[in-house]
Amino acid sequence: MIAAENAFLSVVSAAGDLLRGVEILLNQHGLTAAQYNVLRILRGAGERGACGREIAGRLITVEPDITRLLDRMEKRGLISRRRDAKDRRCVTARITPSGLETLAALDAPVAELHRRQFGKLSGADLTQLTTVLEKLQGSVHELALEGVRTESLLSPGFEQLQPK
Amino acid sequence: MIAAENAFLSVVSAAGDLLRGVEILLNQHGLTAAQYNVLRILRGAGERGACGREIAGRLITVEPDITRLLDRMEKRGLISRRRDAKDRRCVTARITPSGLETLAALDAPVAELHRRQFGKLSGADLTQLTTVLEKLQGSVHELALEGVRTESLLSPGFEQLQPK
DNA sequence: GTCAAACATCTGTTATAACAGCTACTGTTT
DNA sequence: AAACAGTAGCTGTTATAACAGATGTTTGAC
Repeated sequence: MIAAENAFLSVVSAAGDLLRGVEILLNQHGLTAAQYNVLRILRGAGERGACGREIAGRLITVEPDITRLLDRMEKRGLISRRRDAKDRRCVTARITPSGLETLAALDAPVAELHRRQFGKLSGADLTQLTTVLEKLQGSVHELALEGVRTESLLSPGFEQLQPK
Repeated sequence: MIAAENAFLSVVSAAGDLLRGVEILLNQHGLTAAQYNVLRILRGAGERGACGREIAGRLITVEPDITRLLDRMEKRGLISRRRDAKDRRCVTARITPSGLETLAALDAPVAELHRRQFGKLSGADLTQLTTVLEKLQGSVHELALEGVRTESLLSPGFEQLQPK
């Protein structure tokens, strides 16, 4: 079924192009995409804040090293962190006024960029696109669940091919 | 226009999920996604081979450091390189028998994975998806052309925010 | 032929991603 | 309460990505 491979390439390369545009914009403001997404999550969380695991769970991209990502953001003054009093394992992160300011300066440009990126598509196109993609995600997420098994079954032999 | 932002998130997160699955599979065979794509390009190029720029141009992901990517692949014996006789600036890369073997072992699993990832989608869904995404790419690529200008216009101020 | 500009690649450096092991804390079981 | 598994985060290491500058090569203008 070659159609699936075509669709795969379409989705992946479209996403790459979309992301590239946004990243150029974000870099001009001194942010990486991951940092921008963390800031948006923390703005959404408000005064309550969010711990590392919570942030990781809400990110669309997988980020395996939240600790040092937040380290860098704290050093720049975009967020603040404090160990949670109730559950002392957790470190609650909150967005700072400086972080809010940085985000606010980006809201209009990012929205405008998205508007232009999707400018050629009609409203019907957009709903079609998101509908099909939702169906796709359902299918892919089921795979991810089996994936845990699959991975451990197929992993022997890996060490032979991957040089240390 | 909030619909554009929703569509953006759909495309990006779907692509992330799709890619993650493929990368797990590739890693089990000791390859990164970039290496796999280079191998497929070189298999397509056949005996003629391709130089670094040519490979970079055909990759769907932007790869700013082709040299060392090819270095690593050559060291593993997946490709061979030789300076081009006609244009001595270029280094022509070719896939080795070992590289062909590695790729051949992946063809069926990758196709099967794609088949499962898109299993829930009908043929109509697939054509709709690729059609809309093609339209999207047209729109985004036009932006990329203006982007060169935009970037240089907006870049002052960047140094203030991005610590050295 | 000579120069300058464009080009393809390489090299050096820094920052970040990816992987694994470790410590501290919580809630549960016994 | 003592042991336990599960969770959250930290730390160390290695590999790779990202950025910038340097080298050798070609091409076209003059």
